[in-house]
Amino acid sequence: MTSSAHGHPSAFPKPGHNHARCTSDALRRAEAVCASRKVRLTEIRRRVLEAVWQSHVPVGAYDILSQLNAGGGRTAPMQIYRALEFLMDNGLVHRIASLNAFIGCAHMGEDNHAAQFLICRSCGTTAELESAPLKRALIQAVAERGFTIDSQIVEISGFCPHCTPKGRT
Amino acid sequence: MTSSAHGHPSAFPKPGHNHARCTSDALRRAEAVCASRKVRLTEIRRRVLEAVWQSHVPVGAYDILSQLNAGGGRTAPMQIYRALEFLMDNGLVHRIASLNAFIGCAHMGEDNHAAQFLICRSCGTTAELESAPLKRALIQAVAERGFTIDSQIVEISGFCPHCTPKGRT
DNA sequence: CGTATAATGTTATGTTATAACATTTACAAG
DNA sequence: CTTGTAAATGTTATAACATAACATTATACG
Ligand SMILES: [Zn+2]
Ligand SMILES: [Zn+2]
Ligand SMILES: [Zn+2]
Ligand SMILES: [Zn+2]
Repeated sequence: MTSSAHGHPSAFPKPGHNHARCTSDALRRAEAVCASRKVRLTEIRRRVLEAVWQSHVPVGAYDILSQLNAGGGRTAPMQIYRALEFLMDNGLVHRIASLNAFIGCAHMGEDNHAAQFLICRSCGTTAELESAPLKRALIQAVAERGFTIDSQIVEISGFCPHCTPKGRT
Repeated sequence: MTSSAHGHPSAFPKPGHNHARCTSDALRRAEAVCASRKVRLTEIRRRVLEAVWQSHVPVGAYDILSQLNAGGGRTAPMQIYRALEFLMDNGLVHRIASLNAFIGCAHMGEDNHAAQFLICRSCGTTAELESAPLKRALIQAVAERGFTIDSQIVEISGFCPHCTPKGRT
């Protein structure tokens, strides 16, 4: 039902949207997911999730580290990576392989979905793309080659609707 | 016309194939590409390309480095990365983002193509997937969201035909 | 030749990620 | 409420991947 930026489901996050709401929605849903899965959203995991949700731009593990340590903390990289692993295992965060960075999942709680991403080269904003036809085409193409699919990475780089120069396709 | 493992174009590289031929084909085509593009396939670039083509398993930059330095060489990481950059710029090698590794392009000389990859979790063998329907579905899905595509990464992990347990889909 | 450009060599450092082990915390069985 | 135990966290060190900056050498072309 919810979407990354309160518009209709396929909307790309808009520059001026009420992002505080994205964050609070995300945290609320994360609590629910963890409760239903009987896993614990501990302090550090929650703080890492908050850091990830500070924007729709994927964030590096060491950026998260800096944030957590901004007030004189002593958190170590390992702890960040462990929290991220937990968040990914529970479908709360995705890793963007092409950026070595992480982003909050826009569809928490929904079935462990294989996500595709649109990454804006200009503003960095990254959105999940849920395209059934694309998924079908992918499964079809792979099956034709006798390959058994296990997981997939689809990361598309370009210009988001808000950064596309006028007149461009 | 050629394919990664001498079968018909969509065949996945077979375990026992004559891989020496893959390598020599690749080097010959690379020479041709470089000649036609008026760029130089220098000694180190050629050696890196050979290293990449030692198998159909993506190879890390530091693995290449070890190979080149096996006989007491003193090549530095920077030189490997520069050679790889050249090879990628000229469409001779692809980077596999999910593995931080590199693999020889199966379609050298053909138009700078956006490739998709099938990566076997068992044997590591990685093949390029050229699926027009997939490409179309991708372009379509992206366009619908008002996104201007620039480049794309598609990396599918699973089991190749030769590693798929019997009875598995 | 002389000179500009491309390529390579060299040193140092930045960035991302994990290994290994110690300590603390949560939680339930007794 | 202890006490065992599994989960989570803390800590130190290091592995793995990648680039910056600058010096030197090779190539091409007038
Ligand atoms: Zn938002
Ligand atoms: Zn943008
Ligand atoms: Zn081969
Ligand atoms: Zn295989």
